[in-house]
Amino acid sequence: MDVVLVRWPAERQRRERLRAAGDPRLLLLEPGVAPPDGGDVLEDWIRIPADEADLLDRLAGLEARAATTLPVAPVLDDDGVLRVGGRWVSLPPVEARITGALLGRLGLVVSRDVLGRAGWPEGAPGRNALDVHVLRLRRRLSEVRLAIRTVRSRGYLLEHVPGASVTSASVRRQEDVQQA
Amino acid sequence: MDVVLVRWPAERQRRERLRAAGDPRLLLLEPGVAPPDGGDVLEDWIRIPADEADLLDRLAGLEARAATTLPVAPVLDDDGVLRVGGRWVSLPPVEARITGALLGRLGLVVSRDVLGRAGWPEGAPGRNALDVHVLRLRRRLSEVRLAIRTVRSRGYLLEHVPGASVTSASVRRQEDVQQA
DNA sequence: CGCAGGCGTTCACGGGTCGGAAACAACCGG
DNA sequence: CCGGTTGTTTCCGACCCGTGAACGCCTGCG
Repeated sequence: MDVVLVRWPAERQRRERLRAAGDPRLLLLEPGVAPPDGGDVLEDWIRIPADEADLLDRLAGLEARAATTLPVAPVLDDDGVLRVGGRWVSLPPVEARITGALLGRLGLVVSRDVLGRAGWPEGAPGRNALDVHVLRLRRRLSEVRLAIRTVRSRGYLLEHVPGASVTSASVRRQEDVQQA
Repeated sequence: MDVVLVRWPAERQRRERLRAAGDPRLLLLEPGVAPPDGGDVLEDWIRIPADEADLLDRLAGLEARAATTLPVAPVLDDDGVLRVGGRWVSLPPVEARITGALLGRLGLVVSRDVLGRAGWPEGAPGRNALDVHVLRLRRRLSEVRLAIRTVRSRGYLLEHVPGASVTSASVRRQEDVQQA
């Protein structure tokens, strides 16, 4: 999760949007202005001009806090880790990219075509590859209570699963199981 | 829980005691000195001289965080003793430094590269050294209910182990570790 | 109505890569 | 001298990811 830099008070509206979206942000305070009312652990501020080191320190602190708060909306970070509701899974590169595309349109249909380009920006392999990755992705995402629904001849759609938890045994990959 | 004001670097030892005790604290930085390595959500800093309002704002933020995070944040002191939730382990030098890096980004992925530089500031030995130390670290940390999770090809990630007590022998396989 | 084909799901498998773990040797301080 | 720490080598297993193929469901056409 990236921390966003926001000028204060110049970019007041932007700050509101970020706060509503639950994104962590660092306010860059113009000299003389007071820090705004806080109460949000995902917000911090620093007076400018400031040392590079100070700024990096504040950023690191914010990022760490952001990681420990429980995102109710799914968040995919740059390391292929998908967090949602206190749970997380790590996704391999191809599946992380596909997930990113689905996440960008959470609850909406994403065509196979778009998913293919997301997963393989340099050009897709065989036609079946996407199907197989969707299968694998389904198993992984079930651990964080997300599901990929099929919309026939249209594409796929990512949504939350209300139900109870899923045991790790029921989603174990059969490629591991069949070693015999 | 009251936030304690600590002069930095003048009261360095006092800060260590507070950190070990898990008390929230606000460092008052002398002009020109860099903020100390953080990674502790119960610590914040401010440069002095500072506005009264700024200081109060920082205090309020810390207090709010202390109220929500007080359930035992892991603390690593300069003697290589790691405390968490009433338990503790002593870590040898190399592993203490690696742990420090992981702790600074608790819950976030830390690359092997960064961990290597943390463990061996003077230059890393062979490539496998890190693997072995991670293995040893896993066994030690399991006694204080912390776990190092692998994020393949990306790095490692430190997190709390939710469940009941863990014996040092039960370092479980990766695929079982993903919590249900 | 019945069936062929489209479409999607699932399984099996193989090659390549990466991390885990044991065993061993060197080292250090008490 | 001994136990704990550290580094290396080496082998094994797990994971990633593409392919081929079998199967099932739905649709539309004859």
